[in-house]
Amino acid sequence: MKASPAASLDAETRVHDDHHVSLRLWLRLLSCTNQIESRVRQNLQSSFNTTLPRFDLMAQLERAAHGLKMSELSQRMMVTGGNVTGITDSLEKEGLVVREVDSADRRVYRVKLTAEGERQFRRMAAEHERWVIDLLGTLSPKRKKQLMDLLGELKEQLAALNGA
Amino acid sequence: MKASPAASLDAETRVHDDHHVSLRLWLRLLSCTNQIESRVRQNLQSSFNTTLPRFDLMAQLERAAHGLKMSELSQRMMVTGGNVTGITDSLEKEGLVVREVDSADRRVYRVKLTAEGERQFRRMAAEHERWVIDLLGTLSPKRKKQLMDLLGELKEQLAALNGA
DNA sequence: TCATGATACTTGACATCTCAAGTATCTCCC
DNA sequence: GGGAGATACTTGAGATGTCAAGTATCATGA
Repeated sequence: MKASPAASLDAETRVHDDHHVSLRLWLRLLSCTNQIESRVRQNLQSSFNTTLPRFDLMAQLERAAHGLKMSELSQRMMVTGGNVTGITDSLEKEGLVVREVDSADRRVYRVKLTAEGERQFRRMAAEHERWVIDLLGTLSPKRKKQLMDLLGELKEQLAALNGA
Repeated sequence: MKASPAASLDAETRVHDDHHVSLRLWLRLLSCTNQIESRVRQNLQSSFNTTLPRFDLMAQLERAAHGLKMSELSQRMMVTGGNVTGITDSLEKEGLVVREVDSADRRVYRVKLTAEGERQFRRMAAEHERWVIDLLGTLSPKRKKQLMDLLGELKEQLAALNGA
């Protein structure tokens, strides 16, 4: 990379000239995600007095018939183990999930939704889906499919980089 | 027919077909963003011992010739004012940015990069762009443009919802 | 002028997050 | 049997994030 001289250029135009397409794509991707995520967070807070990570953890459990280990939750939620401990503590304290010791391996907890947790999650999930549909629904079905495919391709390539 | 490679375990992968298209699209969007963001965070940490929000704040300033008000930083970074206060404190303590009182309105701080901050940011920005290019670079230029356009449309519609 | 309300920022309480270090348990292998 | 190392989880420190309440300043208008 060459050192650039003290900029006497207009800052705005320099931004566009200098920024690589990939960088702009990344910023746009981030912006879209942040806006949607922010909306969902606010809705979860105002409608159910809960948070996105709590909802996420419950969503993982709802799909897992026999509960999940802390480490599995960590993987699926893409967060560290210490983080899962805290969120699980909070949900357990409210009686929405339980830790059950795995009889085969006493290091392991199997975390499960309680009946109350399940009931509450189902109510939230229905609303949640409605919010997302409202936020993305204005895109035509064709556009949605295009986006799905392109993001699918991106995702595969990211996975390949992670594996490498 | 596209083959699905070894499944990663994140949420989007395991959602069933009965889930609405919008929901799946949202989870996929989130998954891609999280993966990229996670990589960038790790790189910022290991290469420069700094964090994404600190980098983000400096990036906003670098594009603003005359500095930015705290409230402008808050808007552009899409975070609350209280958050900006903390990050600015930290950067100021290290001499990378300064708060200057606005002579026209003493409630206002204009935050600017110091010379040292500018130097440091430029080094980081070059690396950062390289990382992003590595992460997104495998998409063909055509795909990138398609993604840009689709995300642009999505972004506009989200903005419309916010305005409404 | 001076009360009133809006605006800009900071503070404090709390929930996520990461990382590194600590504890408990399991597994392997001599 | 029993130690060495791997694995599963928790803990604690520190950085981010939100929200609500607090302080300082500005702007308006009787």
